[in-house]
Amino acid sequence: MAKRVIAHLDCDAFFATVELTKRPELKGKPVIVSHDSPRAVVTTASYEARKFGVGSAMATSRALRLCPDAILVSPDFESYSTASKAVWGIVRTRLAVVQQAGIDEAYADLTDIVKPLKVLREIIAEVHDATGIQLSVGIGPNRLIAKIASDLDKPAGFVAIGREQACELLAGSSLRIIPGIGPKSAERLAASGLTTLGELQAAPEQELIGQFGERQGRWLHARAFLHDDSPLVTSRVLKSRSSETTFDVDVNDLSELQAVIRRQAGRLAQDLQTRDLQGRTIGIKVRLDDWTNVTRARTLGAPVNDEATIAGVACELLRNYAPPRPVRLIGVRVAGFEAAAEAEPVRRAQLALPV
DNA sequence: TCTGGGGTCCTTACACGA
DNA sequence: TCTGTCGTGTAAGGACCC
Repeated sequence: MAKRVIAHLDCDAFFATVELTKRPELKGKPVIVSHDSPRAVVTTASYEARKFGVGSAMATSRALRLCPDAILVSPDFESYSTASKAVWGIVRTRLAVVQQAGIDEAYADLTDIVKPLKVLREIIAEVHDATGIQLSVGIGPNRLIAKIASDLDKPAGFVAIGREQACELLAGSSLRIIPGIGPKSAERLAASGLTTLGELQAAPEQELIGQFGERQGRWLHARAFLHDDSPLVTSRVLKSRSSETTFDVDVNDLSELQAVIRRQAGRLAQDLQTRDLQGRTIGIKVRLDDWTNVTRARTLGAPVNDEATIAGVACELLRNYAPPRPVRLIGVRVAGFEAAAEAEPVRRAQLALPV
């Protein structure tokens, strides 16, 4: 088998860049894409704003203290979605095996491409000319290395690296560079004296298995040496849809919560009908004022996508739970999809079974 | 300094039928 | 018939990602 050549393509400051193409007068200024509400967080910041320490997922209130002159722009997901389709449409006209991994990033398999780096440079130029979006690209023998490489020289990065070379180069890096190791895992690993990739490489696999379990232990050991044989998945099936709302002020009143649930159910029902989907599992999510999260779900005998049923079940789940503290966030989720067109015969078949 | 919204996947626990 | 187990579906919570 030919050695794999995998690229990770990542749009630089995607949302902020789309906003700049809509409003060129903002070019060169610190821009923060965020809602303007007391509990909003930063969706993206332009590189000018990042210089002040502003970063994604930061409380917008804090971001504005760090960078008081920043210009706040409300997110406009429709235009991001349009820009995203344009970018990945161009990439797909040049490359056959592309896995989109988010609105602003994708993996591509260039194993069978002649002169892959040259082709990638052409694609980058083409995307930039057509959309104004700048890509950072990482190239490696697997998805893990490609993903890490695309982050090494942002913005407008272009980094190709082999596995052994990457192992050496990154030995001193934090384990947080490994996708899948988040704050909690990093803390657990640090408690075992493991904070860098090099330290993880030095840990015997059996020790990792002993401490973190069979599956996780093996996974960590493979990641330490940047092994990753996961294939690109070019088509994915939607598993769930949800709608949630964080209140500006915590809510105590059950009827107010139910009114919000009904609005969310309406939005979800619309969305499911547009996509011709029906789901059997309806759930709610409640975040209390102390940040405890509670979920409740019920699976129905037949899939649904109508507002009344979704709202009815969700409200009942909420009443049964009866939040013991003020509620900060409420959400509704529908999962267990069957395409509406094929769900109907299934349901008829079930109903036809003798009781 | 306070922490959004929309997702996916994993783990654990439990119920149930074969 | 009893018992253990195995697979499956469901529920709940949590970690993580963009």
